[in-house]
Amino acid sequence: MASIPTDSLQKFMRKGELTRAAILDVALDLSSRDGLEGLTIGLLADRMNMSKSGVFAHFGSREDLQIEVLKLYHHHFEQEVFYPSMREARGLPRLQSMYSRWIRRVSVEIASGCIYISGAAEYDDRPGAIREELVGMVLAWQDALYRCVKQAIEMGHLRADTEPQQIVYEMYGLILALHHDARFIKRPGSIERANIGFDRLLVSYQNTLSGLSAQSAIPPKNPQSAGK
Amino acid sequence: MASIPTDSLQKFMRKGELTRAAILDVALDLSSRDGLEGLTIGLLADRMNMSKSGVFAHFGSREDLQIEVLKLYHHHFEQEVFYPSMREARGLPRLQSMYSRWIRRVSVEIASGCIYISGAAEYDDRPGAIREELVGMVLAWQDALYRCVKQAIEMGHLRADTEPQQIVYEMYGLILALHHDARFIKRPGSIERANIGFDRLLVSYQNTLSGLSAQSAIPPKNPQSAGK
DNA sequence: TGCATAATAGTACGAGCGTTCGCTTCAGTT
DNA sequence: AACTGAAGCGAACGCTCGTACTATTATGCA
Repeated sequence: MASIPTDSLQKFMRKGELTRAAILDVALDLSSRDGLEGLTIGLLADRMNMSKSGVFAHFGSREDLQIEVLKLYHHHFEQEVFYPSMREARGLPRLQSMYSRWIRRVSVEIASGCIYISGAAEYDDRPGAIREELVGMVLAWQDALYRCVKQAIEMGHLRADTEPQQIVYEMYGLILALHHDARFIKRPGSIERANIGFDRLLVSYQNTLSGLSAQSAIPPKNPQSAGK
Repeated sequence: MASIPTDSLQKFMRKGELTRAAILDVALDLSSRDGLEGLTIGLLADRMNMSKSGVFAHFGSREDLQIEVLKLYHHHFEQEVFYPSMREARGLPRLQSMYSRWIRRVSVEIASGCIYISGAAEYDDRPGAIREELVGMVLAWQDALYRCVKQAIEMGHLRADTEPQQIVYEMYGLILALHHDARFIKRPGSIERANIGFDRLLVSYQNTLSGLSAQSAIPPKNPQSAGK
């Protein structure tokens, strides 16, 4: 029923660990749809064709289960977005890779939902271990973006007076708008708008003075920033 | 306990309508904090020093209550953001008013939460009357922004080739990022970042060719868009 | 003042929640 | 063959939820 985790050799897992991983997979799926707070052990047991107590036994509490789901999501995000991008060249190429992979991930998640985003709304005023964990992960990702922008500035890809946090802020906004418009409003064309916005962001802060930035950078897909 | 609704003359309201309005006020407050889905009749009754059944009797069902809360929020939003802005001159001044009032509103809501935003996350995959209502309201607001941008284009304030929906998309993104960073992450300086982003948005799409746009527009607070 | 009715309280119910507990099943070891 | 420990089941508990009923109190009008 649930897909077998591909990132660990099941040969070396005992039966319990195997089903535990399978439960987590399904739990991640459910949480993506209904939010972490909407994750219920009863429904999870149903989907697993298991008893509630059978599922419960694998985690000490519901909160522990939720945190495990969170960690699993974080792991997926790292694998799909962060690590591949770190193999790109420092500076702008890496930043562009981060954004495009991020977009791609959220695009897929339009059908299921992004836990970072739904979680931010669910736990913005609900203290506890889950919020703690969630904030830590989002901060870690924003920090990775921040460092990447900073490197792009140091390498002369972006203007020296660029405020890195401003770039991170606007990137996050574009992604949030994508999630909002595509998933909630169901308005078509949102992905392209997210790309246009990012292109404009780079054009605005790109270094056009220094010869260091000659390495191609971004093709301006639309007429913009024609100012003065 | 609960504030008396200021927008209707209480002299002409019977007792029932009065407490109903008071209940809705408290319900709006609770929903802002914990989300519409977190709104519970028991807690609401506690805050009102009433019995559950007493509160319940004013609304046919919880869903009706939630929808009434939604309508009340919409009303506030219109009063604080939309209508005052409509008194501004068409085009850019009106658009700027919409944005700054919107920012101001969300800034206040950082302590309590914006129902449009939290609702978008809660009901993006939960069909029903509440989602219907919510989507309608958000669409109405986005449409008001859209029309305003279009007028700004027609009046020559923004470039003729500007895609109005792109502006709306990015404005919404900046607001979502503000809500996210200020309320969830609790990162300081988010409001200024939202303003900087909007300034850059206008600069990018502003008409610098036509003399029609000579009416001052936005003071560029930060060095940006220095391209070509 | 008296009365119709609006407004609120009180109580109960069924469903769903997370959690606990005792029991059964069964693979692996000795 | 006997034992052990992991894995899972089923029933039940205590709680909270929305809702439905009935009774009681308060209000406004003749």
